[in-house]
Amino acid sequence: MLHGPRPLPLTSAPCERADAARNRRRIVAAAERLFAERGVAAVSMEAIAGEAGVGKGTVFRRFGDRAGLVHALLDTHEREFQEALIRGEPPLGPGAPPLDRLIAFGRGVIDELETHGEILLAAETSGRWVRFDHRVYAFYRTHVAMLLRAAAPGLDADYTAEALLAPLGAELHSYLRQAREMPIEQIARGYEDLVRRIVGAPTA
Amino acid sequence: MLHGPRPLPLTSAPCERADAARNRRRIVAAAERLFAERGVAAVSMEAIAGEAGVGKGTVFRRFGDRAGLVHALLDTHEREFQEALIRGEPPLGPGAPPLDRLIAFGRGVIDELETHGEILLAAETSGRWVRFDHRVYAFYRTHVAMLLRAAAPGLDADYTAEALLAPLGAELHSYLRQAREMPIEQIARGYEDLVRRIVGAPTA
DNA sequence: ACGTGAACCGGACTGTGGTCCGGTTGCTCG
DNA sequence: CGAGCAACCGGACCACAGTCCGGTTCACGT
Repeated sequence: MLHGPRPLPLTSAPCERADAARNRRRIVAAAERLFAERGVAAVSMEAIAGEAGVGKGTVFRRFGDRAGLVHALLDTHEREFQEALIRGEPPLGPGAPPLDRLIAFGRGVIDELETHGEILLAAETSGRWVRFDHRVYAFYRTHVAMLLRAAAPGLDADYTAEALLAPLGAELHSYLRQAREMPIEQIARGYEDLVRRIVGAPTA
Repeated sequence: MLHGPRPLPLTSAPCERADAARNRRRIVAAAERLFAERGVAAVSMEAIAGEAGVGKGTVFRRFGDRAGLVHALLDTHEREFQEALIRGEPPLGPGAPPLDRLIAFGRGVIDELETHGEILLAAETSGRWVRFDHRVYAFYRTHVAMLLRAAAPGLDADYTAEALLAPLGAELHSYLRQAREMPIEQIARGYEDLVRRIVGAPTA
């Protein structure tokens, strides 16, 4: 990717020089501002660097590439949702039956897509299946696979988790919502039905 | 996209000037050659133009963008498969029960992904859900929706078709096969099971 | 306080996808 | 057969993602 032994700290590194930390904060703030102002797709990396008062090289060393920067922003927003999955109230968090948690998860991601769709779309647009290797996706995969194992023991949870995550991709969602003008409730109901059928529960 | 009233003829236009047709053939041939020789990702549009003995502008006017060119190549390969879906032997073609046809379709696409994976991957890598608007995808969608309506009347076939197509994306396939080293048989079995469960048939 | 070197910085540089427009070519119709 | 014009051609051009490297700055040990 880039030169240098820095392991690309996403939030805060154990030993990060003060100027580096300051610049990272500046870059994140600038990106957030410009994205909100002009739309994610219309902001170039150079513009972010300029807004942050920093050289382009600094942005790329910090975040690797465009997708990396976008993922860093995403992490902040997504962390709350992940927290809710692990420690939140049922049905999203533990305590509810696996089927209910799966459905709540799907609904949660769909809402997330609706809210941060533009950023999520930018995050997965960067060839070479980078997105599948990312923390957020890995977390979702593990979560869904776990719930599937509990809800439908006979199933190949590894593959099915991927298959259940695929329809929740930002690109498809954006397409269904904008180009096909599909109501969000249809998507949510469709996904819920999908999960019910896969797990083997009667359609609501 | 580009200037000019030409409606981007993908194979042969009603009224296309002789030189234009000749150039398109040259470009397609050059692309095919270079893709096979160096790998799709490693060939630039300029290289294709050069190999074809043509200016870069000509390539872009003909095919719109990189994805357009790749799709044009794809169309040739994919047409045979589409033909088999419409008029081929069961279980892929008509005559077999919808469930069997859905399973055969999935297996067919997976094989297609295995064979032309590189090209299919390049075809869907080009932001702004261009891929979902393309002929091949539209055809698959219609096909799957039709089979779903026949196999499971209560279902929201429109949404479910999208959800069943999503796990067959080239990016996911490439990731599962290369990064996760998942055997193709596991994918095929997993998908078959998915379809059975969604349609409501007993697991084989 | 100060020397040292690793980490960091910035902006010039490269390669590529995509656009533009002045000049050219091949159809069509008189 | 010739003229006219729309369609077409090519390569210069632009914007942007991502790289590189010489100069700078911070942290730490003395």
